[in-house]
Amino acid sequence: MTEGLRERKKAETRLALSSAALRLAEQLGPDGVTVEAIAEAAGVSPRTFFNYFSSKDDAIVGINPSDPSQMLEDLARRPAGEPPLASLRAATLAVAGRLEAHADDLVARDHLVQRYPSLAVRRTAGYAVMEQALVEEIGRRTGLDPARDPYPALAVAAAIAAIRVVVAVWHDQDRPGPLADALAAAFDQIAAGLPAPVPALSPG
Amino acid sequence: MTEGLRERKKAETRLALSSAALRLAEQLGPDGVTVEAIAEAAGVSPRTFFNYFSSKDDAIVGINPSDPSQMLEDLARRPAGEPPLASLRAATLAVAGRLEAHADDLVARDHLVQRYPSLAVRRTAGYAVMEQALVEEIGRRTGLDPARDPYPALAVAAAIAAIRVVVAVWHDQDRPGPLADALAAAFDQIAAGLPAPVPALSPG
DNA sequence: ACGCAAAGTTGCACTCAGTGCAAGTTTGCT
DNA sequence: AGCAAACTTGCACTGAGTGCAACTTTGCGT
Repeated sequence: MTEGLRERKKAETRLALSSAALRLAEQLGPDGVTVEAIAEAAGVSPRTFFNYFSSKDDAIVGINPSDPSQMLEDLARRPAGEPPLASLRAATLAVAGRLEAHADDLVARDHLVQRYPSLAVRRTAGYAVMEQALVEEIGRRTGLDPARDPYPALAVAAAIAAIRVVVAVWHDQDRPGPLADALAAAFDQIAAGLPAPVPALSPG
Repeated sequence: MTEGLRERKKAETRLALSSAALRLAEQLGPDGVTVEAIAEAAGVSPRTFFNYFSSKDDAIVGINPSDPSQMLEDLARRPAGEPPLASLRAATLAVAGRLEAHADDLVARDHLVQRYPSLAVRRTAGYAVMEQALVEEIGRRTGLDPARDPYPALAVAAAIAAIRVVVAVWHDQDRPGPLADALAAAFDQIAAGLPAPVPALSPG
């Protein structure tokens, strides 16, 4: 078994704390919530809260939308000869699938983060961890030292920006279509060198 | 005059607090420094500290390497017809000049931020503010609504990534040449669609 | 079923960040 | 000199986060 009761209860408590934190923060704003309130809503002591999360904001932002290590695995699975941007594109599309599955949670947290920029800070910390790992993998694949050549970091930054930006727009428009399609379009633009796009459906 | 004595003393106090914070944080780490110690080193009361900075980390990270509003002005000055990426490139090169002037301060803060990732978080918050403003300007210039079309945010993210990444590499290598040259090269890569680069100085 | 050890929870006491308020002090202006 | 605005400061307070030492629960061997 997977440690059974003990492990399951821990997972439950963690989830209870995290969702209580999210719910309360939606109602009262991040500063209107105290750790004491979160702990009470989850049925544990305030002290126990800190056994699960190292800060209040961690609990509100919760688990990262896409686990850093997963995207790294996606990237590592790509064939060695593939151009870096193509590998990143493929890994990103894989992420899109996972994101779409948890879209509702994502939307709630996303709105909260947009309303309270102080939370954005916590969230980007997650991106930074992922970014560092991806940069090293791209460095390995291209034979470039990321500390001496900007290319790996540039490519990864473009990919992460695509996720960040496209997901935000996709939310704003209430998920008009498959997230993967929108991401693919963004990668097309990046691969084309980000040329000025046609303004809109204007001419007539 | 520019408000004379009063304004000057405020600027002095702010600088004294910021540099005391930086110096102490270098020695003891961000968590080893208290606001009380910073205030004492700067010769003011702890309460006064918070009249100048809204958090301890703000004082340590100090003023943003490139004032957000300045880069926005650089961008706004570019001719209207110019392709967005070209405008961003020009604005970025202008930033490079200002950055190079304060290179020493930058290096100190950069090392600190690298050693203590918790500070990175504060620093990116500064980038986020700038990013938002630039995105709106690019949206204006292209006639695209940033909330509906990812292009403006993608282009701006690429530009900011270029600054972030190139400056980091430039520091790591002890400023091998003009920062502007390295940035221009990065923009060349972006405009070319980030193709896989040749591994090194290989061909014969 | 019993008891032991490991893991988890909790209360307590503490440090420190950060805020609001109500003084006091300094500066600029007339 | 005298007034008003700006700035500083002390005080009291809330709340985050940590270390520690009990206490309770769970898992496991006998």
